[in-house]
Amino acid sequence: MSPTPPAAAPPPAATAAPGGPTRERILAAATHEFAERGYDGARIDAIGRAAGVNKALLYYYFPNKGELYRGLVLEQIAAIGRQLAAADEDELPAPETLTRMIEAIVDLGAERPAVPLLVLREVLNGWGHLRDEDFPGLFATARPIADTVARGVAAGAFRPVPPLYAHLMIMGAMNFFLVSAPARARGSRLVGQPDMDPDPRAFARFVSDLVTRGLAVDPAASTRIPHPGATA
Amino acid sequence: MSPTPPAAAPPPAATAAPGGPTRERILAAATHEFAERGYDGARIDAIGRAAGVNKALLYYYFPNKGELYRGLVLEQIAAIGRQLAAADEDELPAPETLTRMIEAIVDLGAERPAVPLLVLREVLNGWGHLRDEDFPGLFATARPIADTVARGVAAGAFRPVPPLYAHLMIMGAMNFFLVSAPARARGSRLVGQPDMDPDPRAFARFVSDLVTRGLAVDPAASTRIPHPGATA
DNA sequence: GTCTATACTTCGATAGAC
DNA sequence: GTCTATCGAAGTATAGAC
Repeated sequence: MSPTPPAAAPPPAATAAPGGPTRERILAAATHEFAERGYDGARIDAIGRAAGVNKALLYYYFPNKGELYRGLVLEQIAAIGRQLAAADEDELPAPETLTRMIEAIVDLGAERPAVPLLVLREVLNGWGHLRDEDFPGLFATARPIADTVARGVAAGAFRPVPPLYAHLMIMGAMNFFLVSAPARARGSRLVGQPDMDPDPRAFARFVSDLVTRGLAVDPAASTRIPHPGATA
Repeated sequence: MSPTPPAAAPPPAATAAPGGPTRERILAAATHEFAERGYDGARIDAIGRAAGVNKALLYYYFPNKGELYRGLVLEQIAAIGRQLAAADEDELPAPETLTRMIEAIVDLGAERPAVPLLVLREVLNGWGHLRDEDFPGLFATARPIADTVARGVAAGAFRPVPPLYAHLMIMGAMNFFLVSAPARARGSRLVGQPDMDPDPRAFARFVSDLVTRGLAVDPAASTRIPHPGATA
């Protein structure tokens, strides 16, 4: 507020558009573009334009399209790992933890819509844009759900199912739900069914109910977990 | 076998490669290429080469890349509708029908590996390559599972859940499983975990168990459905 | 750090002979 | 119906000035 020159502020380049340092703006624009159009559909030019710079500057910060893509995919996927791990902080019983993880997935989808898109696109691609050394990191992301299911099985709360199956089912269902919103929107608009775009939290509740009930050893033992904010 | 000239045989063009009439070969090659690489990643040239023809001939049969793609996507998606409808032929109770539909999905995935890939890619794209008039056909595909769940709810066999949710969950889980096989294969190869590539039928069994148990009104009422060929 | 201008390549699509 | 040859647009990447 005072005329005092800011001491440690970054170089206030006259051209610098709002939204942070150039590199970050490029990264954000690229994340959006790649998520929306896929690797092959994304255009370097469009990324530059969205970031308020031109191609040449983009190549000043990143070696090429592939490395730009790879870097941001790894970053976004790491976010899933953090989110999932955070859902297990309290070390609650397996069913509650699973419920939290499923909620964490839709929350992340709301915060970072690019994540499920990038994940699904890259899975379709067989992780074709990642290097071998990236895989240990990927696996860290796959573990939380599987580990939680395994814990539930060990504790006698869940039937003895392969934890990987549960992981695939949950990730598949949640990611599909998250990425299909635009497709469903167009569909319902064209057929006039307003029902087609459920609230993500409602869908998360449906899935966690289904999973905890479906995994319970004795179905009767599946104690209803009160959802925060549930009125009934 | 005899020197008698074949009467109604199609013109035995000397260049005709094995595998059926040219148009069909192009369609098959295109289906594979588009499924594998996506619309933007697919190359007209590669399709031609795989079909044993050249670009020019491809454009003799199809007006352009977009229409070639659109036509084959609609055809493959229609196959899901047929497969799902066939699973309801016997009009069994809802849980059994659902189980059959889930099996039908993995069976179709084995017969036509392109189907789940094309569906998922197109959903990610918001059906961006289809026209408005294609949507009634799309919806026919979405109905069987939802209708079956609705029937189960009406019959008192299932809890009152939104049928759409169940449809999304099942399609998401199954498609994700089917398309992630290569990704999982690479992952497990790099980490040395052999567990990662479960048999599709086993996964289908897991999902249908989970769904029928999870949907049952009174958990105890969820009668175990004997799977054909199950030993125990 | 940021821009303009451009080199090089690939790709979808067409012309025209056979 | 099928091919060879090629056009023109678009795309990634770079050179070089400021």
